[in-house]
Amino acid sequence: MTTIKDIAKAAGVSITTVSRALNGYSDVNEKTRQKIIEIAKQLNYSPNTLARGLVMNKSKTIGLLVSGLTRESAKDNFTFEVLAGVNQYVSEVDYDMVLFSTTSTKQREKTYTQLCRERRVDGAILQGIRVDDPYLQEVVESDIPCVLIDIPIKSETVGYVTTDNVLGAKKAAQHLLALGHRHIAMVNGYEYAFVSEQRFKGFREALLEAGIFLNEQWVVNGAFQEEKAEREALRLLQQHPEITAFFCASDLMALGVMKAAKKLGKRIPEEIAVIGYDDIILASYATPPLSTIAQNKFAMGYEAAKLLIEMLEGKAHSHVKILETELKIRESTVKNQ
Amino acid sequence: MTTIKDIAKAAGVSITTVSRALNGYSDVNEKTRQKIIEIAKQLNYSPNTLARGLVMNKSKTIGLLVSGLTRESAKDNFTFEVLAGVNQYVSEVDYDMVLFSTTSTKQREKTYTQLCRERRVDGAILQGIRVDDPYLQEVVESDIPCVLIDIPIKSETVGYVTTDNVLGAKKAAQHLLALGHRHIAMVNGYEYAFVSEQRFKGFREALLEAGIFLNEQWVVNGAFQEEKAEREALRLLQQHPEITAFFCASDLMALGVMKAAKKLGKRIPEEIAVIGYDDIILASYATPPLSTIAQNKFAMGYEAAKLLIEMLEGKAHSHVKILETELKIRESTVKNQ
DNA sequence: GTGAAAGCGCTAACAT
DNA sequence: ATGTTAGCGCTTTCAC
Repeated sequence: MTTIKDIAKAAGVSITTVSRALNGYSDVNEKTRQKIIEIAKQLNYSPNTLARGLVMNKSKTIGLLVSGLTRESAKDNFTFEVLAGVNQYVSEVDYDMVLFSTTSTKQREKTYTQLCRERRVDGAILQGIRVDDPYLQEVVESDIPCVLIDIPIKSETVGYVTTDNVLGAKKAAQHLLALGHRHIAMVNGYEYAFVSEQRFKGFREALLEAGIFLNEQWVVNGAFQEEKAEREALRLLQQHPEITAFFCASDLMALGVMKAAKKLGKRIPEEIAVIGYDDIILASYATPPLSTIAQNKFAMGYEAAKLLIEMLEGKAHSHVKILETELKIRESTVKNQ
Repeated sequence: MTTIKDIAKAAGVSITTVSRALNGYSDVNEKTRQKIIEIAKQLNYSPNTLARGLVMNKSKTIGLLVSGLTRESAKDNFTFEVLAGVNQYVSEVDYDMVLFSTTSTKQREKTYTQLCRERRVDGAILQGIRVDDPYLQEVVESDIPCVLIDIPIKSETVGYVTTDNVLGAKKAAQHLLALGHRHIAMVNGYEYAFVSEQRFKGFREALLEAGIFLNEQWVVNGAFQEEKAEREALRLLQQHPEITAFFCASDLMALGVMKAAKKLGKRIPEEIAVIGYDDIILASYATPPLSTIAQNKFAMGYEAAKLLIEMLEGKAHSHVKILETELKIRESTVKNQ
């Protein structure tokens, strides 16, 4: 493989000149530069980023740390879209992305921090990592610049991007309220998940502002799982037939709730209205199509990458980026829209 | 960041010894090794893979080249599952994966080959690249070890993994035939796509063997797009009302065909049976759930990575891996299964 | 069993 | 405008 040394020899100049010419420095004769570029092309030269990274002490690589990169996670296409967004920005600014996942059987024989340090990534984006992940703390406290998705931690080297979950949930609840629903249940995610907490807050606010009593018994956790949500909804519907609407903290859970309603022979949306959160692909293909609060997952990835690289280059104004959500009204809440 | 030099100093040995100790060479005193390992731990040492890669001339990194890593491609979760499979194997054998995509706006200012050479990836897996992609040829002809997904090219440095598309299509057609269908249409992908060609072949064989006349007019191309397939199916159903079943070369197209049938008020599967190909997530969530030929996309990625790394380490028996498919019977072909 | 020295390909002072 | 030199962190002969 050609090196700048080969080029230098062929051009009859020193390797320094070649380096400078190829890197667009101004202090090199334009004629020499042209000649060098020409020869580089002829010799089919590709710079060795390993060598460059070694000497410059940065790799122009960012790590994307995700957990649960399984077949299962294809259902909610969250991880994938975030990844696509990250990749998009990263390639626009000529960085590369290496993927670290912790699903594997080797199950974290190395910590996130080690992974990052060994590869000498300049920074990392963390997605789908649970707040109680023991290694999250470690990487956040390390000196590796990080951007977290949906985890609100901020420091000198750490930023995050999230959506306005309080407002999103509020919009969902207000939509149901506007449709006349007064007996609204909520299927939330985990107790300790940041987004769950926020979405519950928004839900509560909406009810409060509408002067509706919030029945705590009607708020259950579905662990973001379709089956669990289905079971919980089934129970709820049987015990409390007065419920007419569900707000779910994820679309996958909303699909589970719809299944439960169908099992009980309840028509959607006439007898039970259901609204989800996320706008996964399945939402618009469900029967009936699922109303939801759409998060722009691609944009989340894109903005995370943008924020991280701005941080790396010292031009980040803020370390926090909050994106908007959008209410998508489909037939699971309104007939014949 | 700690280097082996620091460790050497702390341990009072040479850097050579540190290197050997840490890399498990046998010719180092067990006591020295323990001491060195201890110190390395204390100093929170991480090996610099850039430096190592530079001197060893291999990076323990493979590139995953995909095209069309867009929001759109989330629908058919093909890319994502392949990626997950690749990632799984790669992390099992302590390699890393860097993702190169060519969706970006910078639209291939660099060729695949350049991307790979600059990062000094040891090899590459190519997925979703079209056979007529101008840069495919280049990378295949380069000296970079490659494994292609669903493109049958084989050489000293190139291998591929695919599924048995002829057999898969045959199984689909035979399923329809067994149900009594005699007027079967096919919605294929592109004219020049390898898999399309194979799937058509299998379809034709099944009909031939059953002694059924293959009406070429009933075979159309849907470009693997839902909308295009819908339009084509609509036209076909209007012009040839005798058609009772569709075999589609992708699930996404099958969903389009189902839409067309519904538009014409035809009941599925009673009046029109539809079977797809791929088994994307949407298939099982469609109404009615879509029968299909399932490809194990995760396994394709996993096997591709395995093949590539075996090739890199000179222990690949064959450069070709053909996976099996599975007929999944759902309600789009059979009621009340 | 251990160390000295060379070198991977590149950038960056520091000359000239 | 160009060249000389040192060095990034590591592995690997080759001595001892």
